[in-house]
Amino acid sequence: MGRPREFDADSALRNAMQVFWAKGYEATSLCDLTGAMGLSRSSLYETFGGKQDLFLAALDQYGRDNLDRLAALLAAGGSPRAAIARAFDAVIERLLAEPRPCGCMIGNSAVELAPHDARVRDRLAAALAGIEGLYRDAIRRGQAAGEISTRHDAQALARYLVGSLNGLQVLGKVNPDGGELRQVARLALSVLDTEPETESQDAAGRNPT
Amino acid sequence: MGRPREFDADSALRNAMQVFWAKGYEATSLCDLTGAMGLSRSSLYETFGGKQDLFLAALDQYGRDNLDRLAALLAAGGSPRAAIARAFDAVIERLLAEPRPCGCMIGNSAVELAPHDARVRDRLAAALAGIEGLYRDAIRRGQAAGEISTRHDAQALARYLVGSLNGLQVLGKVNPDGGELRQVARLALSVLDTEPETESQDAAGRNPT
DNA sequence: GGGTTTTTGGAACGAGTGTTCCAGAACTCT
DNA sequence: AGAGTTCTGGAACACTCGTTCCAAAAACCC
Repeated sequence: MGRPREFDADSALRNAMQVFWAKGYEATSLCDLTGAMGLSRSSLYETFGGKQDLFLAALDQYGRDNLDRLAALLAAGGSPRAAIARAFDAVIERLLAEPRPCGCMIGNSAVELAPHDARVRDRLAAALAGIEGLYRDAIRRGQAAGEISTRHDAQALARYLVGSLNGLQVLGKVNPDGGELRQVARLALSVLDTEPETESQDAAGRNPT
Repeated sequence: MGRPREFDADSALRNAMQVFWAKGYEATSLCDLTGAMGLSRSSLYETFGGKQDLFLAALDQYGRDNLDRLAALLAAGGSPRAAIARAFDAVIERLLAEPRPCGCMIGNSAVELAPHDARVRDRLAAALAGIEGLYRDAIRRGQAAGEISTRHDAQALARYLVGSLNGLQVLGKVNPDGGELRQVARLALSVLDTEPETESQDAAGRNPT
């Protein structure tokens, strides 16, 4: 058996995930990682096998956490259309919770690494497909209930929503303005509706912060 | 006067822009830059003053180029609604032109640097505002012509379109599938319409290419 | 408790980073 | 042509990077 570890591998991985999430892959140094994870270089290499492997593990961890949270949000009872809107709200809230939002680790990794790293790209494609699937199912439920338009294919609508979420994060990184982001989200979600909204044009300004 | 430069500063800057655009800031080394620009380290420092300054100059160059191209596209005669659709198409075409799309330098920089660098953030905010303004004006023209819905404020719609474009690039980086991207774009643009589309659900599959 | 196994801290490594510097080359002006 | 000015190539800088290595430490098994 030998000497037991002085750290918890799971929480260490989560801490690594936070650092990669906030700083990106290239800008994260081994010192950043060992500092945040609370272990030494040798333990990091023994347990996780280098920076690349650690990043992939962190990305997987993020994907699982993210998917679980979204599934819980979308599975909540009541209207699927309202649940989707709540999921968008949750993303915006999380974005605004930090003074300098670091967005979504999947989107960040897509921008930074997807063009150059096939392994990362595959994982990102799988992660996006998972999210898309959850939205697709929610959309189908909403279509069956008659509260989401059947003009468009559920899968296509889901892919569109995933794209909208990624766009929202980019906007939020440059200009973390809650009112504007909520307005953009509302417009994005209006594609789901069976008939035009009845709100007036200046509705956005009325939103409390 | 002294010895004249052996390189053209403008084209050197454009080459630097390409490298930063494709690889991002952190992943670009001085060797990458001097190689692509065709000058030595000392000339680079003498002319552009270091990696950061060079990046900011390249970002400005990209912003100008991008805005000019978009203005030309949107100013083309005919229907503003169709011009906006063509602008979206152009983005997708440019994305698909490369085997591994590097997206939009503004969006890339937003994801990689906006959270940590205020100077970059300010420039990105200005660049996004410029693009948004062009779309807003086109939307206003379309609204006046009665081919774009007046349910929503033109500025809000423009911001939403900018967000959609950024989302499109993220999707394209992970999965550069022309059919899917065009379908997402079509859904995004449907928010502009005065009445629901008449196309059938499976219209996306019919697109050539 | 001795022997075995595993982890730990920290030093050391080579490679690569962005930046600086300077002697020589290449040009203009008088 | 000579003096003055600017640009060029390349060496050298100090630093950080990710990675490796090893002796000491700390646990478990018999």
